[in-house]
Amino acid sequence: MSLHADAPARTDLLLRLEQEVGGLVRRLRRIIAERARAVHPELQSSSYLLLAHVAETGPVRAASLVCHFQIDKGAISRQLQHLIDLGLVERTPDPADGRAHLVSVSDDALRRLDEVSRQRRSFIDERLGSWSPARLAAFVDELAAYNLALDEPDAGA
Amino acid sequence: MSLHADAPARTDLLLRLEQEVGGLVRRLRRIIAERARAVHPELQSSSYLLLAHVAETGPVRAASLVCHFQIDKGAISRQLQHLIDLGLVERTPDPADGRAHLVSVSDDALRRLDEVSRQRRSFIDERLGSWSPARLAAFVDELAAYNLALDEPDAGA
DNA sequence: ACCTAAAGGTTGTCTAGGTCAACGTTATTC
DNA sequence: GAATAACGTTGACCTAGACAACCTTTAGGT
Repeated sequence: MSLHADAPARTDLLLRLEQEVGGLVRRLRRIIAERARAVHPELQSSSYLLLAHVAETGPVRAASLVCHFQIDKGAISRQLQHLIDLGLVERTPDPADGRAHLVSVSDDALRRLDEVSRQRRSFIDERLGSWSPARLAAFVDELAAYNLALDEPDAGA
Repeated sequence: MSLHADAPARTDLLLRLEQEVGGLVRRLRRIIAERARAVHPELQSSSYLLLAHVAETGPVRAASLVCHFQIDKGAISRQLQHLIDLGLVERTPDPADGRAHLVSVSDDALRRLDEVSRQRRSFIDERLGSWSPARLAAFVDELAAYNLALDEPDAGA
């Protein structure tokens, strides 16, 4: 599609963007579900991203998860409960604030996430083997920039 | 993050990819919902993508929508029924196959989609005004390539 | 110190939207 | 002409986010 990379109307681009994102969502839904099951057979897909985030950032309170994932705190609460039920995260009272809790991933979960990390590498080697690391990195950067643009209500111009 | 675009492990890249895609999904969910409402106040977000696709490709049968969107035919059937109830698509028997129907968007829907197209442009001008058309096009191309890679079971390598 | 407001979480209810399976109808194939 | 398969609809079920009500704890104003 880089034939007329010159002056396709931006509206057309955004239409394609919508279509691609739509497709991406549907494909990723399946892939993430697989990966979640690899961590734990009963781990729900949406909770997998939550778990991965907590694993990356360390002990964190639910409120900041709400802020980061921009979904309802009720949903976060239930997903955390689910992760706790599976023994994948632990919740401790926040010493600095009696209302809050800190959640962190269990050693068990860390181990499992490590294994999945290995699977992830083999996956990407299969699917994106022809992408150079630079290309992949550039793509992720653009994705991040795009996300940021969508987030800033008054960005652009 | 292009500081060490040199040799970040691919696993790290894919982890970031997951995070970014997760964020993208959540943001787009909202944006597409807005756009759907702009077409018709009762139009559901998932049906919007369906509608846009039918508008682009012309009369199609449900089975090819199933194939394109890769979701259950039951879900497609219900979404089409929803679009018909709203008067946005029309269903006619397929002259070539008595089992099948052809769906196409109504004139009304085409008009509304046109209006939304205008809104889309103002949206993109606000949010992605600093992106050159070439940059945007390249991003969409990479997204499409990524989608394709995820789709081909034996791609890459 | 006290009362009020606000923030952290949990839970119930509602809805969207997907899967899976069963079914009726029409085509195709042998 | 019967068996098989494809198109589509429908029902039961499930995930998961939105919204609101609620309890607890903290923070602020007086």
